[in-house]
Amino acid sequence: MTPEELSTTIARALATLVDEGTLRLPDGVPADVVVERPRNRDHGDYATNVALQLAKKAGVSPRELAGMLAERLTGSPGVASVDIAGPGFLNIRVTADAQGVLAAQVVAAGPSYGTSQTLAGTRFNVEFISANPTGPLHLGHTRWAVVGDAIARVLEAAGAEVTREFYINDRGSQMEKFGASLEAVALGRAVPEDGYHGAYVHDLAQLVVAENPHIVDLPEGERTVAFREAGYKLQLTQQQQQLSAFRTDFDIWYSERSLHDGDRVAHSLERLREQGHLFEADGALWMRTTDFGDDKDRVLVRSNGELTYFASDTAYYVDKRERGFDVCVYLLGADHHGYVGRLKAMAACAGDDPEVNIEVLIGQLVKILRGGEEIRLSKRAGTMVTLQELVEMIGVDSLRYTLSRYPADSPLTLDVEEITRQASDNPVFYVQYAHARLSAILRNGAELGITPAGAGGSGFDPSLLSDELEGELLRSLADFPRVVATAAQLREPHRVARYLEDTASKFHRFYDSCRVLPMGDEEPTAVHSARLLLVAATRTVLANGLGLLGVGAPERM
RNA sequence: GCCCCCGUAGCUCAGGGGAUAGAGCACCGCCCUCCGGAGGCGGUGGCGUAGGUUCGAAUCCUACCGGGGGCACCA
Repeated sequence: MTPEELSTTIARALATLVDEGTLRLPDGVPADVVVERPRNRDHGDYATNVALQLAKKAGVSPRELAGMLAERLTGSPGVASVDIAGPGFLNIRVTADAQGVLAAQVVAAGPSYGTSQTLAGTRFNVEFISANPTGPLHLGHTRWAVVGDAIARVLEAAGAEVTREFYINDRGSQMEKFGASLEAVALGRAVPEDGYHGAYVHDLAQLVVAENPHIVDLPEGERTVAFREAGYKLQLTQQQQQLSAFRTDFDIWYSERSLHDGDRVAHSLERLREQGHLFEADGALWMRTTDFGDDKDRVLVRSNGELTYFASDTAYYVDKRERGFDVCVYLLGADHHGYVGRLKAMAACAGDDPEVNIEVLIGQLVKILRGGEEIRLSKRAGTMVTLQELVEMIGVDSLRYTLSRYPADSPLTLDVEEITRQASDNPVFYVQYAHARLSAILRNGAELGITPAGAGGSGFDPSLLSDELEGELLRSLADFPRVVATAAQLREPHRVARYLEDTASKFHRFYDSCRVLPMGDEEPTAVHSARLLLVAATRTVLANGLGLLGVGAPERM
């Protein structure tokens, strides 16, 4: 009995009451009856507030409606008891066997347990990081790598079709400064004031010269371009390798330059012109984003004929839509939040629905502490801690888990000592340890010749999982699909992490008081194999959940 | 000046209208005869302020106070 099944049962009971004429619901039976897990155990296994919600519409008192429903629900398959509480809550207890069968369902579903079709048929483009290829990836990028990737995974679990995309900002003045900086360093000249300064610039310059010994002999202008291009390739390759090692893989690396090859920009301007939101003023071409709530209109083509960055963004967006994506998700840093309004307005100018086709998620800053002090400076980049340094300091699993257990829109302070500690007070180890322990129990069981019930042909009696702590664990496992679906819907993968911590805790409590394997010479019984099935189910859920965060689920630690 | 985000325990953070607001750190205690003690159990302690909507608000709305960020024919 999952919350979803219970919800359906309640909806059916409501429908019956309506059919009988006992109840009148002008708006019909709600499609989704909310079933929640009460905090307080005295309030049952599950509770619903439908009676409170519908009472006014039905023209009866909440408790009266609750009474009708309770009567109808009592005796339904899987329902052990129904109580009316407070202003009109229905507190429901389910039978042990109805609840226990879930263990078998989870094991049967395996890696697919937790997936759904709630977003099936929708094509998502998730763009994240999109760093300039002019330097190493840093702490900020690291957060988007984790969150963007986890969002993509969770969307896929909800049945969506997802493309992960990295937009390479390989065009424009930053690139010129980058080339000039490399060149200056290689020639022993002073780096331009507004150029790039970190130590990595020196390393890169050296590499460039090592690979192209004759580059320094090129004529003035040509030389800068050659440095820019060589540095770009090296830097991009480094970013790609580091991200791949960080288990963040992109389907598409989209070069801004490629956008300007061919007629894509002109094409997108044409599209916008057709929609009637372009105009010329002061010799420049503008988009009237104020038609859609932006605080000012935006220039696309400057009076000197140059395209603005915003023109690229617009063409890029139009291109994404023409590639067939229904929803374009952008993960941007907090410093770009001023961009949200104009991006949305731009989508509207292109004839799209800004509430549907474009989503801009703003991530807040991360600070990192070590020894109680904020780490600000990086040896390599000069300004910020790099992804590489973070991985070396913290490790991929810990880093990924820690960054994915907080909502991206809340500012965050991490303590290096705390998140690398190999102890239960470190959430990532707490969850991974639970998985390793579950794996160990299954290994030990196999050695004793005990297999999970139902798996090896032995019958599974779900009513044997009747302990209060087994019930708690089962209900937690039953929540998983809903948690994943919600995480996908809200683009909040941190919900998965929090859920895993809670489930791991439920497991440890169960383990502490329910003996799974036979003690000493004890003969294996049906209880042992039933519990072993519950262990297998729990392991499946933890492994699937960790997988959604891109974190490993170790068999041993 | 205008716009956006954030104020929850001493600290770092969860809580997308529901019943007694949670977790980790820190501090004080308790629990191992056998499945991994990398575990379990308990204690101390909190929703910035004032209104409003609601049967019900940490959650939605308004104002104020406090913190952060953004407002280019920059990229």
